[in-house]
Amino acid sequence: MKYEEAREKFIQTWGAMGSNWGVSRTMSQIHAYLLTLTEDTTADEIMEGLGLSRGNVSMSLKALQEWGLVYKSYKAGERKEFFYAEKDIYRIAMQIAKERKKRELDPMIQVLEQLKDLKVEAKDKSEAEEFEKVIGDILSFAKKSDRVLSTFVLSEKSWFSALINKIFK
Amino acid sequence: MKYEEAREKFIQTWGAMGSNWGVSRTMSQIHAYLLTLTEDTTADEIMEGLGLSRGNVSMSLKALQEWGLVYKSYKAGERKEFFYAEKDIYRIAMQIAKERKKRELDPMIQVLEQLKDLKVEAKDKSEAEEFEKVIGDILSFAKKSDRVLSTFVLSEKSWFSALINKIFK
DNA sequence: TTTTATTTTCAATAATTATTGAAAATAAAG
DNA sequence: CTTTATTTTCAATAATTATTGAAAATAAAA
Repeated sequence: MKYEEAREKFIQTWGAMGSNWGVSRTMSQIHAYLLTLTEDTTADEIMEGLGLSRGNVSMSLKALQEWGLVYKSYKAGERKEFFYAEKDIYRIAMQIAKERKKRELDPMIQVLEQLKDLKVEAKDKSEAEEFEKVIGDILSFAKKSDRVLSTFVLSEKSWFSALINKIFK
Repeated sequence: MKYEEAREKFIQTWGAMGSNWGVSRTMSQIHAYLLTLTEDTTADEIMEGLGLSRGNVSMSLKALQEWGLVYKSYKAGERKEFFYAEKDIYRIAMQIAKERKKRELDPMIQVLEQLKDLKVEAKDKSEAEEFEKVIGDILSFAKKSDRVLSTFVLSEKSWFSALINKIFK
């Protein structure tokens, strides 16, 4: 395959992937685009390169920076802002895990804690018991997942190889 | 909190969660609804209980069965089909991981393999080199993830406690 | 068989989410 | 300051995705 073709396919594939992990399609296309560059680049070049509107590029870059997947830089004598991608795949995975924990796991645990203690009336007895068991199981699993993420993935620089070592050793 | 209120909140929360992991909102609402029941139930009851159309319930139940999150059953003398949820949270997580691996990770690896070997022309030299490195890194990570999932999570019955043990021991 | 109950399919529609583009805001240069 | 370059915001619109509901298909009962 020719380089230009491969690059285009990579951007499209990465874009489609992203939407499976909570990063919007445009965000991950921009991230993929930046991954292929050796030099920092401007919002205008991204607009041009991917055929997106100025507003969309601005909003997506902002979100990508919040996710810790893209950084901003400045060049002496240049008025425009420049951007570059986080390229370390382990760090990319870590950032996504961190952000998703914050947006999904933490709020889920909060809700489950609320649901744990019920006022049960006689008529609900057996259903409510079942419910308490289900909630308890899910909460316990959620907390364990939280612990794995917090103490391991999100804290270590080389979490992935450490994980692989632990698992397969 | 009263049981009925808690149950309602759980269904809504689980529904919102689901859409973060590739299971549609309606699918995970139905799954949540079934999680709260002690008896197998019919499509009609689900329609009634969640206020959904017949078609939607039919399609969602079909998809839930494909994901391995819901099972079908029959009762002697009853013409209708009955449904019940997978309630083991570790198995739920395992099924979701299995399905997502199939839909996301496996195709991603396929594409990356295609992109790995490039025909590079002189003008692309340095960009193409960078690209090969990026693709190589992502592919290596994807393959390692695939190995962890295949040999560990998807094969063991009690994968989660085994994982916790390995990580924290 | 035919009739009746039940489930599935899918085109039409609704709801949701993403994107645009132009105006407003910000910030550097003159 | 004023002008010009650049970035951000957000209401309008487009694109996508989910849902309905009725007709078709399936399957059990008569």
